[in-house]
Amino acid sequence: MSDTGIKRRATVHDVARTAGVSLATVDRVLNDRPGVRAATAEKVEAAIAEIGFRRDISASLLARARDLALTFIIPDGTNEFMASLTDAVTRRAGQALSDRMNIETLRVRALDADALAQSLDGLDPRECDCAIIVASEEPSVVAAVDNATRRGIMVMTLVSDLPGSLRRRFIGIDNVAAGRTAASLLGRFMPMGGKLAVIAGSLHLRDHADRLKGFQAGLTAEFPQLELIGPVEGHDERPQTEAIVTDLLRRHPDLGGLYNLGAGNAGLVRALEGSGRSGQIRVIAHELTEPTRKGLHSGAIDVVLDQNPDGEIREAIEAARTLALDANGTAITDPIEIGIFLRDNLR
Amino acid sequence: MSDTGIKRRATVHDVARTAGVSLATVDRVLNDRPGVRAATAEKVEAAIAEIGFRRDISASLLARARDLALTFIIPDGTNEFMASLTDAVTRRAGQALSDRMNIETLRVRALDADALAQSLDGLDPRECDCAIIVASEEPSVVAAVDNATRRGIMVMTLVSDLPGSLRRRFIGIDNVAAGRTAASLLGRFMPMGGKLAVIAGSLHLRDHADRLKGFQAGLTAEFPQLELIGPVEGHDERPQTEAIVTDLLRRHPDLGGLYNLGAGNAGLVRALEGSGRSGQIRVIAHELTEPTRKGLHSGAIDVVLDQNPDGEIREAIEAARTLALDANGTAITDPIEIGIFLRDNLR
DNA sequence: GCTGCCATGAGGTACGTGCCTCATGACGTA
DNA sequence: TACGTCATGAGGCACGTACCTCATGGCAGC
Repeated sequence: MSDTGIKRRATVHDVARTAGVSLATVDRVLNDRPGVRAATAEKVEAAIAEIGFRRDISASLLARARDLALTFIIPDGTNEFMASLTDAVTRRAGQALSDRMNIETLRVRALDADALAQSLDGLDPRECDCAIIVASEEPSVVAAVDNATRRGIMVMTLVSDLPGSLRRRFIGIDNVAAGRTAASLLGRFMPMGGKLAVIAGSLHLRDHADRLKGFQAGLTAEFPQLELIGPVEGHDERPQTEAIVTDLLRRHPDLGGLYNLGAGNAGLVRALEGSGRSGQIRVIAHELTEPTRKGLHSGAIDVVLDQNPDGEIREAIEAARTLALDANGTAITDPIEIGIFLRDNLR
Repeated sequence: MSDTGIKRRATVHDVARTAGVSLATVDRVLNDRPGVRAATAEKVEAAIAEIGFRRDISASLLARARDLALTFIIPDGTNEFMASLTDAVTRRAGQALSDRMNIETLRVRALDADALAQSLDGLDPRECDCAIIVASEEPSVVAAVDNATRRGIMVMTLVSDLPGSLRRRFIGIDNVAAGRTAASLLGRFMPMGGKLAVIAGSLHLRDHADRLKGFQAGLTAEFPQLELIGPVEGHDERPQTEAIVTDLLRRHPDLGGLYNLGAGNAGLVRALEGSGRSGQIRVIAHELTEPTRKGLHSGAIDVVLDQNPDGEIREAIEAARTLALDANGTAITDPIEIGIFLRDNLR
């Protein structure tokens, strides 16, 4: 087979010729501008489908003569996971620049719905094409998301979703599945049965509640021989979690497993190592951060379930880029996987 | 703070002005064209660093007036993992098109080094900017890679690396770590000790050998109470693997664990289910494919270690795109993580 | 002072799309 | 008939980079 012809991608000119309309009309259809009869628009759509035209993102961004502006709004505070999310954004921002994307990060007070809503309301559609937020489930946030959407700012949710709002996409893991996974591992780690304690941050947090739900369901279905203690709430704080774990260890000398589905892992590790029983109890925690890494290395923690902040940021950026130019876009984005880390496959 | 000015990215014009040279000279430096004194080039580089200029990929690709051409060369045959790699390429090819990338897939006979070398030799630099190959470690392949590189075709390796060649990047997992991870999980699954069998495809394959190395090291270091049987070679084929597992089960009624670090998993599952002992033995296999998914669901397999073909393809494409425009590029690409899948976190 | 080579400048066109203005023709209504 | 509205066409400039041609000035060797 001799391939003589040089392959050329279809352009707007080809669409115009095929549809038998002018370039201006094609442009109006492509960019949802008014002044096109429905029948004409259909002709154009048909031509697009026929010749397989795909808008050239490079040229499109170039012609817009400005960058795609993304704004990440991330909870502030001492939460290490949020810090690593922010780090990931910063890291990506650099290389995103040469892809005509300008990324800004805003941090708002954690768990302060009104602060989040205000930040959203304060975004200028001329300076922000897409906002990516770690949502908390409050009416004021839903209203702010919907309002932003109406002003022309696309909103996506990260880590924690906001169903019922006009958010365009959710990027995060399935927390029920994460809880089930923890149950499945701990069950296999304790084939002889025994006692198993659960610690949560706060059951008012949607992701924590989901994890607990999955965990309990998994245990009941697969490992009924295990005796469940808790959940106890540690409010995601180091000292409180440390106290709780210390107390659990004291009261249950035969404790075989521990699942911390919230944060406060520095306290968890301290309590375990302080007890002298580190390594004898199978422990699962969440999020690959400094304390959990240390725990994995020392053997205090067996497994860490992780939602891969870097991957989430990558997906968010990619989704925003695609959606921004193709409103009814069918962007292929990878589902965020639940990462499972042992000491042996630490990245 | 009133932010009056509109942020504008630095362009080649800015570089020219800052360096005190003409646009043409900047262009020569940027694109490695001759006709620039070393001293002048340095001035330009300095200006680039000073104003933080980053070449605009969009405009660059546009101006080149042709797509980036990538060619994936993937082993042919019945190997399901290679099939899913190919699927991933096909899926990405579509959306890559609107990013000015034209992706082709070539399939060559598996384990046939000369066929791979010939394919590489046959690539035309005008029609292929970058080849991504699943390398086998043979001198003829190394020669072909180096030759392609000299002709101006960038080569990257996928899944299996080719150290000592001029390949620009390797994209794949750390197989030693994968083996260690398997040992770590199986060890925790069998706290009372017991017998543990290992099946490989062929120890002449580098990745298999690496996995075995990691597995043995992990067991020795952490779980010396486990008795290791094997490795037995199943040559990655279904019937052979089935026979081996059936035989192992028959000869070791007290077998507690099984690690298949190669392919042939359909045979593994059949043998387990045929024996009636499925679910009583802790089993770890590799690659999330149809047979291993079935095994996870039925409970025949406990854990699947996966190298995430889709992610690998994504990284390959991204790396190619970045490297193609920035030869000494410092592309941030994500390391390929070892995915750990249980029934409960199947994607 | 001539020739020839080299480094550099000046300026253009092109890539595919976005977005603007202006013209034109069709149609409906007062 | 006159006017307004609307769909559409025609054409052009802009975005930032690639790549081309041609001109110019310097410098070495003769």
